[in-house]
Amino acid sequence: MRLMVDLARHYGEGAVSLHAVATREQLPEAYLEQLVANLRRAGLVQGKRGAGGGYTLARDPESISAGDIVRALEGPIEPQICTAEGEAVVNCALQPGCATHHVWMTLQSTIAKALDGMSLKDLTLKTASQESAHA
Amino acid sequence: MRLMVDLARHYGEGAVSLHAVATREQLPEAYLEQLVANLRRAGLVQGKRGAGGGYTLARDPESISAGDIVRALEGPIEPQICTAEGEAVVNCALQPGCATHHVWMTLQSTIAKALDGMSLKDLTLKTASQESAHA
DNA sequence: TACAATACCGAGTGAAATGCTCGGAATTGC
DNA sequence: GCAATTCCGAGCATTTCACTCGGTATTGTA
Repeated sequence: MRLMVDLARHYGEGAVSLHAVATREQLPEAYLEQLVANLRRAGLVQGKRGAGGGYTLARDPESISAGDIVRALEGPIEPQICTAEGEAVVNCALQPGCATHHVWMTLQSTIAKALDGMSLKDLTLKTASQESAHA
Repeated sequence: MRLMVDLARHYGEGAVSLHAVATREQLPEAYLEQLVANLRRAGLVQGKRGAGGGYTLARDPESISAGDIVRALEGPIEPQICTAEGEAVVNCALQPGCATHHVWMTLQSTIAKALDGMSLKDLTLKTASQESAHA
């Protein structure tokens, strides 16, 4: 997540190396490499090899949501195995008449809506203005 | 969760044994024992020992929410360690100016609101009417 | 053309959480 | 007194998480 916000902050300035991100965000570089691979496979970032290479967002920050990132890194949003996003298949014998199924379905869609409603651009602005709205 | 809905269904009918719940819900009894201990410590259910004993809800089904249950079993709602419910203490050096902090705080409160908005009574009704609103 | 910087790849690891089992002790109704 | 039940603490297999390591491919630059 922080990786992506960092890339968003430098959007339009050419490729950003993981080394730079790791330093700025105080995150282990080897780990970021792991994560960014998934983001690339999901088509959210583009890599450029060689000296002076690095990563850039594949689309502009406004069109990438927190939900996109979460899905790329952790798979479909699913509070329970039986309520995975986009799963039509029923893998739970109790489903018809299972009272709790409703709970997780609601939760899943609530979470998805919340995450999909936040774009990378929103997030860069949130920090730029240093808005400290914590309780 | 299913345990609690089951108890709610039999609210007002006296104590319900775990054995009965386990059979009805097709869940391992030994495991339920484990879970119900937390629910009791959280003051959501009351146990009665001895033959003919069992558990009853400590309050009426309308006043117990899905959120109460989740908190009793899994602790405070926290999508990230740095955004645990009710935690005033900052345990993350990056917090002021961390763009992603906002994401998790929003998510936490969204989830909490959703879960707190569902009462056990709601859930029993949902199943009773056998409303199959799945995609 | 050599070298350094970088992206790419696959496997491995330690700690923690999750869902569950087991054995036994205390309580209570019949 | 016996059977049904709650209570208690420990243990266990699997999975996930955050992270490391060693190596290969590509590319700009001196």
